Amino acid sequence: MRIGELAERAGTTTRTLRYYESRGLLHARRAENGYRTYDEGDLRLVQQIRTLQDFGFDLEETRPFVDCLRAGHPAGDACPASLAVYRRKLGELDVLIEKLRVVRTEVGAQLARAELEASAELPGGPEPRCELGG
Amino acid sequence: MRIGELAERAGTTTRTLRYYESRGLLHARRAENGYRTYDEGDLRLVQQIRTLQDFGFDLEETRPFVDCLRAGHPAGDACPASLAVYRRKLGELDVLIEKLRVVRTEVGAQLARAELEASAELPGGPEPRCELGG
DNA sequence: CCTTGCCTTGACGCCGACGTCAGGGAATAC
DNA sequence: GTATTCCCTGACGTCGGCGTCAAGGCAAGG
Repeated sequence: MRIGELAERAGTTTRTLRYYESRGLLHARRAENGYRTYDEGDLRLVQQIRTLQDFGFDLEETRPFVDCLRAGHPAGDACPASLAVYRRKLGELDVLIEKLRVVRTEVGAQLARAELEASAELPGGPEPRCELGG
Repeated sequence: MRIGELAERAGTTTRTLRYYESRGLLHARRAENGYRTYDEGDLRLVQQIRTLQDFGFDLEETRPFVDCLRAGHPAGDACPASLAVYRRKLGELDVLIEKLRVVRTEVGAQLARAELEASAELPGGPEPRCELGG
């Protein structure tokens, strides 16, 4: 199949596939007229990349999975290097999620405090005056 | 104080302060020689921006807080517009955290499955052969 | 022959928050 | 005078993952 069909079947664009090729993730055979030619294996490869991208993996992190598929393994995560990426990603996710949870707590606390102070001033407290001349 | 001192006291760089000014978040008076001049209020303002940035707010989201401070309020979150940003951010954080939790679960499941399959093949199963000619 | 639709390469644009360099002025110490 | 250390403006570079446009080649239908 040609690049347009591969893009459509993989749910992406030709630009993206050429970009993958420029990054060395996808290798295309060429027809006599210079057109890129792909097979079903390439489709699975692109689908693997897309799945990982949806998980938040960046392109470099998908490389071990791609190499694994091209080595003939039926799944991209059948190789140790891929498992290592999984594990590293899990660690990063845990750190990130925990960090966001802390931020969420802090922002929530700030909101609660600010709402309290606002309600305490409205009922008749001293109104905040503009101190800086305009 | 001049820009270098403000940068140091705020824990940032002069480039960053000039960038804030270019975005309209920071307004500097000018000395006779053209140097930017700041006061303690500007320091609090920059500190407010930095705090929010640490929370993951982008610059535009800090604008209501900055405006609030410049309006004379003792805190950047003493204005309704700031509270609205807090609330919107909380919602975004909840969505993002949940999304990451789902991803974490899925990646964890993929890892577990891949590890299982790997251990099932090692003890003597059929070795995966390279199907694609190299 | 002409149009349409696919394909090719090359190259600039985008976003956010700055980093970094170029080229020069200003204030202070010696 | 000169060396140092601030300061100024302007402008290009960075990172990732493409989008988008330019200019043209190739194949099929009418």
